[in-house]
Amino acid sequence: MNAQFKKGVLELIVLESVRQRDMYGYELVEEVSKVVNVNEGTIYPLLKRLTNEHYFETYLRESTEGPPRKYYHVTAAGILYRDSLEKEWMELSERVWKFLKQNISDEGG
Amino acid sequence: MNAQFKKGVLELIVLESVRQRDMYGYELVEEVSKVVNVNEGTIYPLLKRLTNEHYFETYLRESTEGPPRKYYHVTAAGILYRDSLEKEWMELSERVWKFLKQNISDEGG
DNA sequence: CCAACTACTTGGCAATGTCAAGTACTAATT
DNA sequence: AATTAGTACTTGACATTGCCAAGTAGTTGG
Repeated sequence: MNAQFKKGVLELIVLESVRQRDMYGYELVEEVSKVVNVNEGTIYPLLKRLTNEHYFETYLRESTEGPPRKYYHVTAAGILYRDSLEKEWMELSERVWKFLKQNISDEGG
Repeated sequence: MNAQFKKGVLELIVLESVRQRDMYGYELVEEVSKVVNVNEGTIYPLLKRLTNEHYFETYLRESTEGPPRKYYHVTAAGILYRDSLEKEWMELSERVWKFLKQNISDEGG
């Protein structure tokens, strides 16, 4: 998968995932990968950025399967940001789709 | 517009634009901007990259309105690359759309 | 103690969009 | 002919963000 296509979209997918329910980083790597393949080195720095920008709050919870997990919870500001990202993404992807479709007739002709 | 969303997509839009008809850089800035806003500092380096990778060939043509224009013409390899990019873009955007839509019911409830 | 799995962190790097400044040609104005 | 504006191309420095790789650390089982 072209890494460039992912830029920015991952942020939206992470925000939307965490909006559904609080999640921890390692779990998010697998969740997000269902939509776009991604690895730890991408997810953890992204989570840190979003937390620094107050879109997420975190809390630790122990696990019986390993070290404690750092859970992420989306804030009100995070939801607003998510909504604006979603709007931008939908507008962009619709414009791109229309642009690509509008020219399909050229290929057939 | 979130600059990150544009990454990679611009390449596809430029390839598709030039596929329709040979175009020169300055013209492409305006053409591409109909889909996603973009400026010269983005388009010219992108055209150079795509030319270095043999997806474009170029030729000069004089203009009555200013300095000569460098026209870009897409190669066979460029078309193949465009097609693979289009496929990837469509697959990604469909997955993202489905992911976002599938959870709309959460918001309504 | 070691191996394997879970979980988080981080340094260095690659790719690419943006800003800003510069070069150069044509045409219109003074 | 000098100035200004519009067209057209180039490039250096920078910011953002995804990826690889290596490291730290807890739990379970040998």
